[in-house]
Amino acid sequence: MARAITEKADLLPCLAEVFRDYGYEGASLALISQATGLGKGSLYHFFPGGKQEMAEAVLAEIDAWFTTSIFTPLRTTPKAAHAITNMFAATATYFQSGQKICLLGLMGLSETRDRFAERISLYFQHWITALQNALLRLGHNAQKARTLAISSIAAIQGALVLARALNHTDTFNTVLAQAEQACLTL
Amino acid sequence: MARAITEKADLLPCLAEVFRDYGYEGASLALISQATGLGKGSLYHFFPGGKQEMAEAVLAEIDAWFTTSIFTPLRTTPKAAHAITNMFAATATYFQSGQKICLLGLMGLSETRDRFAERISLYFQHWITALQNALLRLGHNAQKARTLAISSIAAIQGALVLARALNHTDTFNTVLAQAEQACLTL
DNA sequence: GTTTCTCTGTACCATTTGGTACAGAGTCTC
DNA sequence: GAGACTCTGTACCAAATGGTACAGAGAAAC
Repeated sequence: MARAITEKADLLPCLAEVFRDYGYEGASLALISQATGLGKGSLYHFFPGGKQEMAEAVLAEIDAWFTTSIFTPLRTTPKAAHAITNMFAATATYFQSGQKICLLGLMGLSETRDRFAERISLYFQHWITALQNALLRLGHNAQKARTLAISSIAAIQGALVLARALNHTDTFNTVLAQAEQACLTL
Repeated sequence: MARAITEKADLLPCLAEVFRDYGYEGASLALISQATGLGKGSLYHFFPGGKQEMAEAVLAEIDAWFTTSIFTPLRTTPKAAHAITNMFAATATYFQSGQKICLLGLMGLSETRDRFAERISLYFQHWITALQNALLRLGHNAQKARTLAISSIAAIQGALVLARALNHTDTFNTVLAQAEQACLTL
């Protein structure tokens, strides 16, 4: 049989897209098969655990990407203001100004949450903590840093909801700009 | 056969809960039947259009509730500051400080959006416009009123995502308090 | 009491679901 | 070339899916 020369890693973006578009429940194996171009045989070869394992792999990859591209830079970028500005820019790029949604946010809302509760919770905790750290470095007091960090991540998630609901990317950018300004205002 | 003396209106909260917990796709007729205590026969008697009609009825009821309890008061409460404070309070009560999620926000995220796109979009537009109106009355300029209104609704939606993901109601209240303060600060 | 209308449970339907089994084709190693 | 290993398509499975058909029970109207 013809081989598709597919690396497991190359599959993850495809899988992520399906889960993002249809949710965990709505992403049937038929859809996944169609999106990846792989039959069930191949899918179960790469992911013996089935859909659950596919979703876990996707979430793990997203987590890894955010850790290296968002969370770590927030701590290591020398100038705190730069760190924060970069974070908002990278976030806007990643989510394509709201055209792409946050899979972890989506999964946190529906009953799928229970399946991946730990991973979802940690993702947001890490994000909040990393931003809080940068805000402290910027000069905010502990209380304000924590509140601002939580509000900023909430703003990002809410912006994604609004941008999708209104089908309007400007909304996303407006909210992010406002949140960024709040962070940088001492 | 024994009658359950059920009014169609009494069914909607039950249906809403199922859709909220499992999403549109995940809410199977079996789950709906269990939650409402009605067999398929009764369900299809009340909702000949099936699941789609059930969801539409739920969304319509939510829309009606928000119109009378949130949107209209935002315009008609004499003192703008009171209108805004009341809105945040009513919102927190409705969503039980983040323990209950926003069905329209959830549906906006997954592919279910296409099914109810119009309704979802209008819901958020109405909310934003009503809040914007109150912010104008409070003394914000047009630009600021619009930006603040959008950011506030985003904050609420994001707070719901975070509260669920972190399983922490304090997070919800923190974000809402911050948003309310931003609205009331001229 | 009869008729009518509203409601309800059961049985059924085709389709799709996630998942398994397995033979075989490609590729690599020796 | 033999053998092992990786990958892939097909066929199959039991269970669940949304939806339909329908007989009959309860209550209300006459």
